[in-house]
Amino acid sequence: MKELKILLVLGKKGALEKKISISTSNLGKELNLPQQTVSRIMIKLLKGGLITRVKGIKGYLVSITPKGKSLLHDLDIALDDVFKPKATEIRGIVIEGLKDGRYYLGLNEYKQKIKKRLGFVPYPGTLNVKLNPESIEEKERLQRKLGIEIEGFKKDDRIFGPIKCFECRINRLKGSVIIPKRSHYGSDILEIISPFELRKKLNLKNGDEVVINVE
Amino acid sequence: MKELKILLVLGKKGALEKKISISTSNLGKELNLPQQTVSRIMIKLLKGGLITRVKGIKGYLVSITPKGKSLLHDLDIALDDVFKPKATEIRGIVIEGLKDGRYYLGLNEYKQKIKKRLGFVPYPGTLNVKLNPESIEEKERLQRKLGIEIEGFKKDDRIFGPIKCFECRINRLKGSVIIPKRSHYGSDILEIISPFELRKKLNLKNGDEVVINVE
DNA sequence: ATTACTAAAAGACGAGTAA
DNA sequence: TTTACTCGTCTTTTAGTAA
Repeated sequence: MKELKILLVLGKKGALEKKISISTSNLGKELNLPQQTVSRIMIKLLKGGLITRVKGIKGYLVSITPKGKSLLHDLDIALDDVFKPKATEIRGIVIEGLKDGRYYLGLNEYKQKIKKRLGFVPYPGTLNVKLNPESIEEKERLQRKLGIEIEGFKKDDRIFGPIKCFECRINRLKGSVIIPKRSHYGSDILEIISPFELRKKLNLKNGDEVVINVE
Repeated sequence: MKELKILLVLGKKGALEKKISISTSNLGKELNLPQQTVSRIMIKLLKGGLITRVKGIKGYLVSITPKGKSLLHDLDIALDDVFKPKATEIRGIVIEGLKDGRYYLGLNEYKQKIKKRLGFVPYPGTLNVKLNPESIEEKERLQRKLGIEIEGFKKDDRIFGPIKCFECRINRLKGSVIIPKRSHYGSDILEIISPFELRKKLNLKNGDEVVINVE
């Protein structure tokens, strides 16, 4: 909480764009916190990669890193969600995927985690949807939103990254949008999983349009 | 941080407007936190007056209190400040005050705290400005913003409340807007303090227009 | 002036578990 | 199924103080 407050004040002072000159004692005065506490928190922010700093003539020259900025931005989006919620509609056409979804979703680790967090065992394969240009922005909104996080794992010296999920309806059928942290696809492709084989259940062929509703 | 996350999720689920049904274990699953932690944090939010709840059929019926809502709202405004900062200009006319500013600012406790936080010893008296209608909204924005907090104190069994301050320029002269948490004035009155007697220094009479720039 | 270490105390965390 | 207590272990806090 104090961490966030300090980051906010730094941002307010312009540390998102430039280096600002600040001393721990001054910042402490401003926030009514002891100098030691500010010092400690700044070190923590530094170690967390949220700010960078160099010694200045009076205190430090501090700026917020992209990571710090994205933390603030994510919070901003989360608050937007709270105060002005809106359902997201995404449209696109079914395309052929790389077939690697079959492999990943076949792994017991992902299967069990998905079962636990989403409440179903996924059909081993993802439905790949190429988004309409106006839906790409909606996907980017999703990427910033808090979703259901499936954490990654290691296996046989390979790293399997974390995935963010959003419950959705695809042509009215329940499923889940999955957004891997490190995707093999471009940002115009959306992957959907479901307990069923979606192509069969919805009678879909490549090129068919689908409508995905999130929330 | 976890506290904030939980409050955000509750808000996202609609707890700002209605009672929502939620169990600590479900919320834990959603946020990938143990049930015990969610339980503990909910109790803390409850004690802090940020949420209310009643036992439901499955878990609790929870809603966010006005205090909780204002915490989220304040954060929203703080983030706005970071991402889209804008200077505030407030206009109004000088009016006669209740003369109680003289008493409060004469108290050693306030004097010393103001000296420490704002860097000057205030002239014992506030300049009272009746705001133009279009400036009242700006004052309300200020009330929600993070300012420099002067904490309250007790003396002789009386309680002297906290004050929020914003450095400002009044007709170009440095001063500070002060917003007591519990004010004796309506929301169309703004109080200004300064190291100087503003009426003399700026040659002001009742009815004169003044321009106040914050930030 | 600065910053940040030490140390003691307070508070948060979450597995175990009762109700 | 629920919720929330206990309690050992970390983490955070901040006065004192050195550099």
